[in-house]
Amino acid sequence: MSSSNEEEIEWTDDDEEDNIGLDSDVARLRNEESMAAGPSRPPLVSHFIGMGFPEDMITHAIEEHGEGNTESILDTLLTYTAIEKSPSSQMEVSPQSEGEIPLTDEEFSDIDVTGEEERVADLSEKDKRLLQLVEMEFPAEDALSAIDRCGPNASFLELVDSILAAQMAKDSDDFSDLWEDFPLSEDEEEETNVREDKRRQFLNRNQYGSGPSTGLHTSPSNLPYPMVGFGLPSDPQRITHRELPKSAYGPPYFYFENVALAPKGVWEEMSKHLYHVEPEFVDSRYFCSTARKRGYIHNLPIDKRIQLLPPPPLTIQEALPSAREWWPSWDNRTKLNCILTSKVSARHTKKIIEAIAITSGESPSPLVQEFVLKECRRWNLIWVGLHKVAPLEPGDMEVLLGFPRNHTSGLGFSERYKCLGNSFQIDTVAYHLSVLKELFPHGLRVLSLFSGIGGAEVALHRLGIPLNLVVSVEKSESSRMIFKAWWGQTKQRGTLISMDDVKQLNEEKLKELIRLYGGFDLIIGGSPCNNLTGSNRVSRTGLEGEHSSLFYDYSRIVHFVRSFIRGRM
DNA sequence: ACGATTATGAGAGGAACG
DNA sequence: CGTTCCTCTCATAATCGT
Repeated sequence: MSSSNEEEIEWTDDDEEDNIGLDSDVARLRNEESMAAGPSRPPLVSHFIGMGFPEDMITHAIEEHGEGNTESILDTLLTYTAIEKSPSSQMEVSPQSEGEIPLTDEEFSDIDVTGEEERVADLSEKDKRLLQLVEMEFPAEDALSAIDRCGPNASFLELVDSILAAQMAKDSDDFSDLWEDFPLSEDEEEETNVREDKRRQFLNRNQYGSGPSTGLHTSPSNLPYPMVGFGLPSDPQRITHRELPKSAYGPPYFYFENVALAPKGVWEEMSKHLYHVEPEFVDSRYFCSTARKRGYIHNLPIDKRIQLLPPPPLTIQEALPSAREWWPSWDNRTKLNCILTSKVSARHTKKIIEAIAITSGESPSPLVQEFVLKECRRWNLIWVGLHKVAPLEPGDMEVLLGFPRNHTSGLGFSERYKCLGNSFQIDTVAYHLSVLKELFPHGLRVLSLFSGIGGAEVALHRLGIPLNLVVSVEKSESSRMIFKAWWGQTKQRGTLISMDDVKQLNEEKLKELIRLYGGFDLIIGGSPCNNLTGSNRVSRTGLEGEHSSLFYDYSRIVHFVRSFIRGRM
């Protein structure tokens, strides 16, 4: 009966904003195409020199805006001098311009688990490995002997495996309780047989370094590096076995997703409410050409994962050939940052492009390069023309995330950015869900919460898993519309039940659905991250926030459905 | 009224350095 | 060890423009 599904617009009580404030003439600096490049006058130049700007920069700015527009000139100068506040600019840029480490194609395509930031080979390979292992709090002697055992060019995971194998051989259960100092949830009395696979413990090193009870102490590096979860498809040494808490084992399976960089304590709290299953943190940068750091709490088997075929391009330049055409050599990015829900303003983009254009010649000056590169990283810009950058278009976002192009067409631009920024990366999720294909050869009954534009269903469909039943909960009407359109376009034969409020799924409704369809095989959902993500500058209030607290509905439904179904079996 | 546009940093972790 | 700098992040709300 909790049909009070209106918590969306509570702040409409103070909307008497009838300020038709068009009175203020804000029509200043509309368009300054006064390209009358007059002679640079010493008075104006010296005026800015007196303010501390370099002379050549002033000259360029005056040529750009015309000598009359002092306001725009000052604006430009202030923008450029923001670069100089970084004292490392001179040191970092100059060796690059002369030393010139060119980007080879192998660097574009090769994905190394140990991270590509380590290509500087000052230390010997052995020393670097040793340093890494010691930083992960392995005893130095154990690390050394492992390096000796595995040879000079062993992968990082091989070394970890070797060390842990040796440690387990000599019976060490002294570091197995990172996970056990959590208070048990009141509903489950699972014995704390959280004998986690030790390889995973060390992969996700320090994952829960500071327990919730004690104050913080040592380095709370909460997230693993590299953020590859149980391992990549290409890694033969990837982890293929883990031990789940007993209460979490078996179907119906659950698969939960949220942002990896949540406020402190949030992942511990979410794990506590999902059978104490340890999250798997994965950055989609290892599966495609755009980053997406996410945590996944699930009870799926992990031993027979297969990646989606064909695998997507791993670099921007491969994924967006039109961008590669214009990509300058001094932009060394091969991966895009996370696709967010909003994009850069056209005004700011114009300012960046003007900064590039201010240098005549082949390539901009090192200072401008650094400025542009920084802005490109911040706003996830790509090259769309000679000396011209632009934000991603919705169609490119769809492809990068693994959706069919034009998956969200029919919506306005703002809505497309929003729902795409909120969605899964299909290849990453499909890799995890792929184990279901063998387990359910005749198809799945899916309970899909916070479905959005149907990322989970698209992943399952691309895996070739029939969707016999999908009960989908999604608040946004436009997202529901997109999902239903996809459902029809792909000629799904199963049953689709769509609703808008997760509160409607009370025990009675769930019992009815289970009675009708026999049960569910998978309960999947990424609960709202609004109050968790660092992108939120206004209301990053944590798991108890207005939207993100809907996580508790996910865990409530998972617990009820699992206990109810398993009670009938 | 409604979609499009725009301005708005904190926070956490890692790297470099002494 | 601490300090400093650097990097990145499934967004919100006021405003604009039809």
